[in-house]
Amino acid sequence: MKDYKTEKCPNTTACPVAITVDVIGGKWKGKILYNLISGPKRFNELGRLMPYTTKRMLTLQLRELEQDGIVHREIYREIPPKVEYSLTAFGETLKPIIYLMRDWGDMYGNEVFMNRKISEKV
Amino acid sequence: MKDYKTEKCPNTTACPVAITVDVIGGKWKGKILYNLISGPKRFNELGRLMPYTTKRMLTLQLRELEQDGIVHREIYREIPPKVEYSLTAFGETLKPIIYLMRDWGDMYGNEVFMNRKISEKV
DNA sequence: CAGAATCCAGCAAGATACTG
DNA sequence: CAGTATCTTGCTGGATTCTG
Repeated sequence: MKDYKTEKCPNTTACPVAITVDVIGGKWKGKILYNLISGPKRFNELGRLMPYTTKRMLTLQLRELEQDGIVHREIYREIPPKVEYSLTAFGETLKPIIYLMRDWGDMYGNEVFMNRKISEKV
Repeated sequence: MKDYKTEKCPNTTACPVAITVDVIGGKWKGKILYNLISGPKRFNELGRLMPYTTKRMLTLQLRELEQDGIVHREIYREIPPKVEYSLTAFGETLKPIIYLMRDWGDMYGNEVFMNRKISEKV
């Protein structure tokens, strides 16, 4: 017998929380969004703010945010090239969530790490 | 020459938003948390509420939430077995975020899907 | 009922090199 | 500067089978 249904279906269907997680839950998206809240940033500027993210991953995650309408990509045709990323008006609607997530991480991040340490040595 | 730094380092370090994403950003965690807000749920009960999640994944994600101290697992020694999952007091601190994410998904989910449709046919 | 164990395909993501 | 292209690997997660 089968386990649960296995036909294809986006896990986001019919769950508003899952949709939001899908938009901001990418591996580096939280950090990208957080960094863009304080204003537009150039590509390498973001890279410097996220020293453990490769250019490849930064590009991929930015493209996804762009496709979701969260981030705007402004290309300045200069030499050397200049590209600026910023939150769209739509992206700005995520601000309250980002701020709340920042506050939660500030407040409870250590507790999470402690909990992980504890269950590590079990 | 090297790209960016590649030494091992949790992407969560020094970014409170990334920490929070790490806790609630798992593939099915949003939905699990959302379903637990309305009260404790048994394992198969959760399974029924999340028809596209296999038992395996449900177990794995619940274990992670448990290790982070977000979810409590109560075992009733009966036959047939009964196990109830609920939010811990610590997990409850996530409620405001979950609610905000639910509201955002309710309000803007369709816009996200539309944006994805559009950029699909480019 | 609530899982655990095993197997395996596929994708995510790192390393590296190249470019307009 | 801001990427792209390619190769490669390791982990994610699905399918299936078994159990107290």
